[in-house]
Amino acid sequence: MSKQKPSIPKGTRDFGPAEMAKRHFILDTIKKVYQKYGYEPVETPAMENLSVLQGKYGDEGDQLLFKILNSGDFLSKTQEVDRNDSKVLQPKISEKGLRYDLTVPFARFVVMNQHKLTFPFRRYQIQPVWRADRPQRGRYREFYQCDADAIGTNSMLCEAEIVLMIHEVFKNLQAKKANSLDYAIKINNRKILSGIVEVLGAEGKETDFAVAIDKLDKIGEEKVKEELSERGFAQSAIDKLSPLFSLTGDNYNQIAFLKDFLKDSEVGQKGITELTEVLEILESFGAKVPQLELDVTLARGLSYYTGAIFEVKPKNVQMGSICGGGRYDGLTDTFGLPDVSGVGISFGVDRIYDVLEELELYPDNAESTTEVLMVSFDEESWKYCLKVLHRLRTANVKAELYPEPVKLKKQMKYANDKQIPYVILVGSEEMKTGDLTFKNMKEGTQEHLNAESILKRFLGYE
RNA sequence: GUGGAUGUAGCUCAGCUGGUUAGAGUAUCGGUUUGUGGUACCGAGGGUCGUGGGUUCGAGCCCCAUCUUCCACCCCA
Repeated sequence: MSKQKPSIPKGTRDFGPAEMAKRHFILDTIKKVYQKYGYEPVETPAMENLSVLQGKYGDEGDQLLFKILNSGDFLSKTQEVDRNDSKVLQPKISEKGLRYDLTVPFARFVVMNQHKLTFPFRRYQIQPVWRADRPQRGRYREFYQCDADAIGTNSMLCEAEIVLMIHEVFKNLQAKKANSLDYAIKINNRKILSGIVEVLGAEGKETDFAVAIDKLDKIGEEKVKEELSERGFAQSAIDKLSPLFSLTGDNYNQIAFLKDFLKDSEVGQKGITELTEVLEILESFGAKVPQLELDVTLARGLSYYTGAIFEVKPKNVQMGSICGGGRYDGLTDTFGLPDVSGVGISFGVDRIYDVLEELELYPDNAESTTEVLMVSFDEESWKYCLKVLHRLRTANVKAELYPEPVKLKKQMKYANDKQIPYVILVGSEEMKTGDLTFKNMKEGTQEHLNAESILKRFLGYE
């Protein structure tokens, strides 16, 4: 048998214990907040039928779906002519795909389980998703999303609570550290964007408008205008748009301007009403969220959003959005359940990981697990350790015994490398007197205590 | 999917216009120290130079292909 060099697919990664400790810290932080706001956990399969996934994310999204080849002799079900055109061949040889996000599978879940669920239904879901994208910084082919969605209510309370949850998650992620993540919670509303397009007299070109305007902070006003022109917007319409580029002032000032700008658009006014309501509810909460910014140029690519849209953008780290979401009205309708509106957000764990890494925002203890290592000198003391070890564990102390009584140096180095804070040494002396050598690795100090006293140390009685 | 860069020891990187046996730091292992880790000193092991072809008397270096990672575009968490 020939040896092969092992490898993993492009854009995927392994996570060792050090990475997992940090990932769990992020996951736990998000999970706690979701639970506090009444969201319940749900999981769905890694793969979905392609009919569920296709057509929900726009053309770009469809191209990025990972498709699964049918099992067995899949070619036997095709005709010779099919094989000349991959578009014809693909649906005949592939019926399943890996999920692209958690929102669409959730909509499918809601429709299939509608009679078991109590609406409005709030669920959170933390699972990997896959995209056949070209990997680069902050972009992977397999990554985790942490979604929370509320479905079956039109209330703007959900939008307001989403803002509060985002705020709380990022506050908790950087507790007690000197550095800090500077970020903006950008909010906008698809209805406002539709209203703008309507006022410009370019109905039907919402998507073109969204794609172009979304690039404002990246390529600047002039380039956006060029792109709009290329996408078929009249010069008069583009001129009309100009004041929007220089919108300043706080959220309420911008709303006042939009109210006037969109005075002839019914859908635009609806968007403003929704947005205003979100801000008012936040005020009634008595919550201060200084990171919240109205941004009329925020558009987002996913095609299913119909109302509020959110995006969290780090300001002092170079990274794309680390959290995004919005309200969608028609998603369950595509699966046969009309008139059910949902709204949700998704945290991108892998990008948040990279951001926290760069800013060194992890708590110091995020890596250590074992609290105490037992070290023995020979067979006899090794056996003696077992009893003490068992007592420590019974008292819920995270403890381990070096599995063989090898050279002390080796055992001590193990404790040091794993950053285990305490070591208990047991040799003939200790067994004779019952006073074990208890060493503090950080201070380098040690004292002689019996097992009972050591236990009390860990339980905090002494 | 389009364009550009990259790949040498586990890791970070040297390696001249192609020339003998490919180097360093760090990590690992052993020793100085047979009841004590983190510092210091000494020593050892570890590379078919991403992979496959080609040019050449001779390739880590030149050419082609392919893969990985990274950067930009597209889009996105």
